[in-house]
Amino acid sequence: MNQNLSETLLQQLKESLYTGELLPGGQLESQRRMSESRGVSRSTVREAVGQLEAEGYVEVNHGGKTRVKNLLEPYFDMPVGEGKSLGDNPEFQRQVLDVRAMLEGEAAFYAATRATDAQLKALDEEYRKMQQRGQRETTLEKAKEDLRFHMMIAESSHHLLIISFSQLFYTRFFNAIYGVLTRTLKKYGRYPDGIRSQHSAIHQAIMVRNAEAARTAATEHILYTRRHLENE
Amino acid sequence: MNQNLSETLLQQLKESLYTGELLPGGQLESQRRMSESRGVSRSTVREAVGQLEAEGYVEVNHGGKTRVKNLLEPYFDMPVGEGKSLGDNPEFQRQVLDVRAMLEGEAAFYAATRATDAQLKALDEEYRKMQQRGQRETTLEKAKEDLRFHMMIAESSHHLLIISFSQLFYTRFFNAIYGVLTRTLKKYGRYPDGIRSQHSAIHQAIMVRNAEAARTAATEHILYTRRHLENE
DNA sequence: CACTCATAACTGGTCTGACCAAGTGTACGG
DNA sequence: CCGTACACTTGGTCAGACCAGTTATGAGTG
Repeated sequence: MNQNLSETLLQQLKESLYTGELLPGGQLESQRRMSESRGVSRSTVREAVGQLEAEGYVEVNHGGKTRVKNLLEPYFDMPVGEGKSLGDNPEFQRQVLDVRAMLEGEAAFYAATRATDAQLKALDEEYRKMQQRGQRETTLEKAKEDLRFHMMIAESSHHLLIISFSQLFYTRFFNAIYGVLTRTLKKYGRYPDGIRSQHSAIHQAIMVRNAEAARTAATEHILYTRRHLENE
Repeated sequence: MNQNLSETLLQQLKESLYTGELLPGGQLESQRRMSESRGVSRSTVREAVGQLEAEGYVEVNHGGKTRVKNLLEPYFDMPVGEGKSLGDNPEFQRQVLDVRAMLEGEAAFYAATRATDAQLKALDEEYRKMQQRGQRETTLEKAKEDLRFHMMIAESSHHLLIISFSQLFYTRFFNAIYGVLTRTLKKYGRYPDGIRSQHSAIHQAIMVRNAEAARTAATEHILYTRRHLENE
């Protein structure tokens, strides 16, 4: 189909991006290694990587590594720099939960369909570790753990846009997410029971590759938390 | 200033374009000649010319000459038209549709709940204008119209995150959205029938403030388009 | 004379292997 | 324990060769 070697390689690399094989923030093989592994000369590799860079997919650093850029990052510079007030604002927290519900629902849906066996295995292990750690953790640790779980699901979706958005969203709005947990704990004195079984439901649905169930469970998980904050 | 030789050369070549030294339709020096006249290696020349081609300034022909393209053709390249191939990639177009489905579903949901009466009125007028304009428009006009309609819905959601994301999403990925419409038209020869009735369903659901119906209709609207591209 | 067509002389595409320049990592010395 | 020097890895550039298309040339033919 394509005659150009470099063009062909470029398409292959993009494919790796779209399918989530290469994650935003991750790094490409070095040019020499790629040249060897793909059986083309370094000139050809350079040509392809150069295009990728020109199109904004990756960031090439002389002497350093070539990293995959997050496609949405430049457009995601929310004002209110580290605005603590933003993360503490109840209305904003609700909105963050709304977006989480939609985002994690979709991520779970595609993860159930497209996750590799290795990713399922990793997800399963992470889930078991979560169950074991139990109640001895700090609120902060719980929040991080929760996000790590959901980020793994997002990565398993093999969906470049969902991955990009999830990454930015979780890092940028971690404050708000953490704030939700803090408020919930302050209100009920402990981690709500529902969370545990909801995580289980999500985990289960993805494991058996039931996409619709995964979406429903993930969405419900967030909306459950949202309801806890509703009546204030 | 610039350390990269190839980057410097790229700037020089662009300068030649901007000043009219190189005219559209005209041809560049051959790579070997340019390498000699500029005192850099051919690799460097190739890198620079490759960038020029990637950015759409010139047209490189194997065995033939490298010519300056007419830049007015892609006038519809509304946002910063850098990576053209991004919006043309079918897999990426599918992903954009996925995200649109989720985003517009949520937007419609909240719009149905929270839109002001003034917004409902404006939305209604926009909808009627859409129906009247009918089939006489260009593909580009249709795409813009479609986006304006959905952006109005997003704004009516009164949901900062959804509005923000919609804004950047629609402007940044307009190319891909436009590409979908182009491909659909090429395949079926005309605007699919479903679109009209789907817009009607969304409009109707929001008017009567039926949130769930609005979400379903908006999601289905996008997935309908997505299905049209599925079997290729 | 006009036309055909092989071919020589271009063009861009790829390869090799070398060297330079700029980060990264590590082990050694304080 | 920390900082610094240095070896190693990464990307940037170079040179010269060969392959693969395109185009111009010119001899041969009608």
